[in-house]
Amino acid sequence: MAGSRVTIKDLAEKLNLSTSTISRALHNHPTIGKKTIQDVRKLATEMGYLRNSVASNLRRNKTNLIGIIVPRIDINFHSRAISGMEEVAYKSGYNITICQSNDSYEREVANTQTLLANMVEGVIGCLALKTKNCNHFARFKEHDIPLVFYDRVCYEIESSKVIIDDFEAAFRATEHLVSIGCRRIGHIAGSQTTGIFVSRLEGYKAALRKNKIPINHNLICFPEDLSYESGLECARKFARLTKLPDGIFCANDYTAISVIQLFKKLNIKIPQDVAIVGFSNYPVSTIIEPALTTIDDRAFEMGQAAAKLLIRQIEDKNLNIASETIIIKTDLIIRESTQRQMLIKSEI
Amino acid sequence: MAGSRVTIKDLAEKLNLSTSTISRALHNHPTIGKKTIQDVRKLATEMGYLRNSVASNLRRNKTNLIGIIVPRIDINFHSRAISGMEEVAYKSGYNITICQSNDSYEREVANTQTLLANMVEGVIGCLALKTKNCNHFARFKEHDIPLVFYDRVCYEIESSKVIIDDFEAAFRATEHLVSIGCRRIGHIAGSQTTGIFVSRLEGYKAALRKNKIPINHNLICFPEDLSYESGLECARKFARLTKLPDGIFCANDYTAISVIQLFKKLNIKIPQDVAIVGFSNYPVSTIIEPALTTIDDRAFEMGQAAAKLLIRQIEDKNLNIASETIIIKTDLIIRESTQRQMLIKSEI
DNA sequence: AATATTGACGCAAACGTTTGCATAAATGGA
DNA sequence: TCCATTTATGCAAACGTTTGCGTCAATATT
Repeated sequence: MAGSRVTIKDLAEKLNLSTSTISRALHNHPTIGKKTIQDVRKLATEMGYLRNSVASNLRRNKTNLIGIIVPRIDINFHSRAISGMEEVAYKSGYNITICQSNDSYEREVANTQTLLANMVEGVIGCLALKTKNCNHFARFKEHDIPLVFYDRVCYEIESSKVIIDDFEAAFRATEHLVSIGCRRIGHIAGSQTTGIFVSRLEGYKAALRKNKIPINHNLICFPEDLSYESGLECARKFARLTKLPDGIFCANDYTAISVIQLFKKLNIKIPQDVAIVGFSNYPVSTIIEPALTTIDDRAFEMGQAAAKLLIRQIEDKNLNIASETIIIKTDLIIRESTQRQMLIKSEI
Repeated sequence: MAGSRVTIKDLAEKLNLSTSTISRALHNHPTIGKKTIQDVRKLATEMGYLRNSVASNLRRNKTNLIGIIVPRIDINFHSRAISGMEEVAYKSGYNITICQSNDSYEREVANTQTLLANMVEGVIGCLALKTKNCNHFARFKEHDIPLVFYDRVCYEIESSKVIIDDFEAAFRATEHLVSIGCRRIGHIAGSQTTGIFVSRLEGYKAALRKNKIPINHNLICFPEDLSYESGLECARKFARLTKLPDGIFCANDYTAISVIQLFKKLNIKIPQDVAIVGFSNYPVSTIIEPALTTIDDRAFEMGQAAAKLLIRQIEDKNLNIASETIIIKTDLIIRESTQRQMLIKSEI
């Protein structure tokens, strides 16, 4: 491929020096003479020398490469997380290589193979929805390659994790509904095979219990997935109830938006009749009318934290830090979909 | 790093064979005996052998690595494009490594250095907004590394390009407005230092000329950028005109949405009073009410096309394909923001 | 039976860097 | 003047694979 790339040997010949001296000069090694260093660097830029990091990596047994496995790059949450990882990696001199699992177990296994073969020094992963066991990730541990999960993490093997406190966030979201006067609070739940959605449901229930509101199973909807369309199904179910809920906490923003839009068509007033809270703070939540109260998922910060943690583990070779869990603080962002007071005021 | 990784030598010792035989066996070389191949493969999986691709890459002078430089990963357009690239790369056995320029020229230069040092076999790039010259990309050509730009491309150096026909798309969008009866058609333009936005403005003008509608410079707004906030500025300007436009073609969806939302607040009816067309088909364009008519930018397809083209150039070592330009067909997606007929019907 | 052919494998160099150790020249101190 | 120290550089091996060429035995050909 390289159209006759300049190597360290070429520099050595031109300057009548050995390759070792060149190599050391380029690294500012203390035992190399000032003038030699200058000469070498000058010639290097003149001839357009570029270190062949493949060779360097082989020799040093170091790649400065971080592997990332995500379900899909084009999901907003993940692209923001990756963006955070890239930033931290760049500043620390690491490169990133990205694989998509497309939420498929087989593809995720293939991804781990690829990363292992490419000698990544650490891995950041978010489990595919279809993944039920994490044996394929265990291979990283066998090779002493640090592993950090984010969002959808693996509990079966020892690994570091960066998560948000879904329970607490859901709890807070639900209590917020209570605080504005809701008593019949519904929930659109995510797949109960995934930890984060279990926590969100539990947080919701806990908030009700704390406020002595009985849990009404008719008000909890379990759609097939958390897509806009599935959200509409739930919204229709809610609308058909003899008595409407007066607040709904949705496990993500898509379903929250579908509820808002269907209810508006049915002339159900938001937030006066029903207040809505979503989860994730997707860009669309500021656009929808009324703007959606939601939990900010801090994707960028999660990515940053995951990368920082990973790099720390890569560079601290004493494996004392067996594993670590970072919990990112979430924010409840209050917007119009739960702002009853203001609207009442303006109605006066 | 590797916790005593199994190498080809280990396999060779165990089987009393030479490393060359092992290597060939693992590649199913025809001169290796059937039984030997079986034995080798069996032991390899037993011992958990994994090819060290760094060493392999060095020897073969091949990395199977594609470098990608994008302004930002977390912009929907780019994350979809990357997703398309990754898919094609994965199927062809290539890995991708991603750099963000953050729309900064300096960072983009640094990115090219990184990719060169890592011996990428090809590069896909989208220019940073701040980038005014592409000399740093010329270095790839010096090293015979194929280069494909997408969306924001570079005309100064010979390179392949994947673009949409912005002129044609803008022309079609504007003609669509004409076809539903608009005669005072406004435009929110992007930065005229960037080719794609020039083309969109030209397409708009051409459509007006073709339909014998005079170009009214009061109806063309040049905001600082194409953010939601800047869009609001333009929307206010339009609203202050003594005579409102009856249609607006916006250079992206964000500004289109800001216009819709401001006009709604001002009780300007969309599409009856003013019809709106955006550009990009961002997810939010289906959520906004009324849903936004827009041009689908085919980001995923652009990414696929760019990766396919690049891989073809990598593998066709006869550099006959000096450069190639692919123009992706766009779609005009008609939604409520320009559907006057239907609304009129339903009003009857 | 002697030679040609085929099949199966090993030798050793190469890819471009890095690095422990040795060496040579220059300087200092006695 | 001689030895010890410092300074600056070179030698050569190593990282793990791949690959052109050579070798050797077994089989086929005459």
